[in-house]
Amino acid sequence: MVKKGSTTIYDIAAELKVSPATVSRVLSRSSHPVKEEVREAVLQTAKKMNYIPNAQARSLKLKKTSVVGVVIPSISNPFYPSIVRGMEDTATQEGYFLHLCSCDRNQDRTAHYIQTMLEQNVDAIISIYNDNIFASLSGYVSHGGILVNLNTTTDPYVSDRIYNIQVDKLLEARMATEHLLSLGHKKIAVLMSKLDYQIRLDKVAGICQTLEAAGLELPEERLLIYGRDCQARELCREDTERGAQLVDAMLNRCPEVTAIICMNDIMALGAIFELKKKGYRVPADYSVMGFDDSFSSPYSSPTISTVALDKYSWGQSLMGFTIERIREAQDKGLKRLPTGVISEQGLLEPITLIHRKSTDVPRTSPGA
Amino acid sequence: MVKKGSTTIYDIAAELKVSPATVSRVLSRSSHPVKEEVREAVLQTAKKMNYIPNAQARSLKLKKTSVVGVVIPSISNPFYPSIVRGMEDTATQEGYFLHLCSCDRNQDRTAHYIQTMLEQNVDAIISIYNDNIFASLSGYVSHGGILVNLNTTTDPYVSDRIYNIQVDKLLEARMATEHLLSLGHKKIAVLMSKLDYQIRLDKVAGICQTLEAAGLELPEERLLIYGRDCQARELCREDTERGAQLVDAMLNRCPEVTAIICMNDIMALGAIFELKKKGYRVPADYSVMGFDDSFSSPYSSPTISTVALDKYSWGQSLMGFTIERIREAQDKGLKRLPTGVISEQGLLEPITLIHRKSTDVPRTSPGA
DNA sequence: CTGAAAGCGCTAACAT
DNA sequence: ATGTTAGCGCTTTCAG
Repeated sequence: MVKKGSTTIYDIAAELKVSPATVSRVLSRSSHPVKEEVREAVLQTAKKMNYIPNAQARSLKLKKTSVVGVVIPSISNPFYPSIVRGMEDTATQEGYFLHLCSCDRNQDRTAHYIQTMLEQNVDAIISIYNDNIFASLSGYVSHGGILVNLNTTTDPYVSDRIYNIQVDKLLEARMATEHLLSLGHKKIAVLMSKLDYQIRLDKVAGICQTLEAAGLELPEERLLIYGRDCQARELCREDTERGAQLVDAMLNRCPEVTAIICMNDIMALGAIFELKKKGYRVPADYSVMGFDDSFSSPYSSPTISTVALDKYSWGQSLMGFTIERIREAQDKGLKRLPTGVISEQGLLEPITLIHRKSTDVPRTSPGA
Repeated sequence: MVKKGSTTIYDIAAELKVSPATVSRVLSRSSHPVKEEVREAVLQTAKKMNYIPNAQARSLKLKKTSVVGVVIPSISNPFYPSIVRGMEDTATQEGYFLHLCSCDRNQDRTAHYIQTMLEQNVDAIISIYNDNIFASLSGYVSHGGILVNLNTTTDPYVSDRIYNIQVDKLLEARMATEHLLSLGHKKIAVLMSKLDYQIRLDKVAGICQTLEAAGLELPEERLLIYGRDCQARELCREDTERGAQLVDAMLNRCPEVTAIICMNDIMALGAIFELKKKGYRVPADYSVMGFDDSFSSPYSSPTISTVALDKYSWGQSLMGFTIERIREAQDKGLKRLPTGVISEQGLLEPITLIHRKSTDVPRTSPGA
């Protein structure tokens, strides 16, 4: 950014013998009237002199930056890139920018990133599935920040400028479970990473609910949970590997099961891999399903049944919603949406079930 | 960013009855001497008053923003997320931020993003595999911007502050081809998306070279290219789908082939999917391989042989290199690395071949 | 060791 | 319709 003598509105003003104010008015598309010929002249010399507006100077004056912070577990987790792309596209369209924060759902990382966003004066923060966001937020809210928080929050931190968008993971889990039930499965195992995040707890809860409603249950030994939680870079491969290891455990603990619900498609991929390696057939011996419709799911063997959501559209909607909130706050208290809990309904594309080849009726022979 | 009366160094100065200059000196860790007890007092009241430095004001004064622009085809292309995560991690570590630009390798998008980065005064831009970057760069370089450009450039735009890091795609292609050759394959097909980017051209060139060096060739009908190029959101699935369709074409045009090199693992996944669907076995009937070690490659059926690179490390190195260049430029012309073409050697982790199950010796029966 | 003051580039009152 | 000017929050000469 060495900008040795980059041209400013003063240079243009001098060149044209008008005031900087006039130049500013036309270059910032102010509604203030400017004589048409002057406007033309300004535009022209601006181009001629290769004028580039300075965003920092503008921000300093206007107290807004047009950047929105995006807090996700990790961009290398395959669930997020398409969401971020959706966000990026509508942000760009509306003249906003992304400040990306891969927080690993980690308290310290989150706190650190919030601090930097505070210093950078982001106009808003969008957080996805980060249970730790509120703990780091004390400063942010008091400084007038807007937060759009996507989670399955049951006890949200409510405040002006905080919008909790509640995702119904129970519903997602119910859809998956009902799918298996409708195929005739009665003994279902569940494969999960550590249950230290709300969305995972909710998934398990949803499965239990549905089972119970059908007069069935999820006995302890059929809920298999991987030891510690996963982070950072090769997250995706870790999840897959866990799926494989969890299947091993399952085959020891509860082989009588006929269907397996995995935390996500990535884990399902590993589960299926291991099952096949051990000589079992999917879905003939075991049905397996996941969540999130990972990109390889329609092409794996067998193709993976899943509960899907349109990630790109979610990203777009979330960013669109956020930018509306920013503008609303800048237009100083126009009609204000209710803060607090907001349903995903109507805001995000609905969840759908995709029945592919990894799920079918249960085997009839007992031992698999 | 509503910051109604957020505390500034003036507030702290007033509180302590010292000058703003003194406060600034301690809070910005200036080397300028400040009496120890004053320093303590400042630090303490800064904390007490909940002081947050204002990055825009700082940037305006210092003419640097600590943000680096990252130009990639798309964050939703599974090749990039781990690279970006690597970049993010070292950026964070060094006090820098990312400004993410999914350009779809598109001229207009690229130009637009460069313009916004110019206005935002990013300290540097890292561009990966974007042949169109130079066309949009006229303004950027003249404004003192630093560019770190990763590509297979043969005719780089050379200038002060432009660092062209040359990736040897020919080598990658050679490694893949030699692997197949060493297994005994003589008739090899190549599946590609439209050849309008340098990296793809280089891959094809590398394959041809290696074949010719072995006294073989790549006849026209064995080079299968998908019609138009792919963009944006569901990029990954498109590539897979293309792989499937290209295999169909291949089975018509050159079924005598015994091995297939795909543009990347994503395409290989689709190719294998289609082959199996048609009743062929991989690798018994056709060996298939790809590039880039996509995350599902170790878990697909069969697992996919590939030419791999450590994406996360690449991201880290690239960002590290870039930040060094920024600091160098700010320390005003210290020893300056040669601009122009720089070899990836030593800067990026080396490429390796991963032999998995999708490649084996050629079938002996003729017709597949 | 500390303070006063200029100024980074821009916008928005407030004149005119 | 245009110009003058203050100031956003910070750093940094320059003077003391």
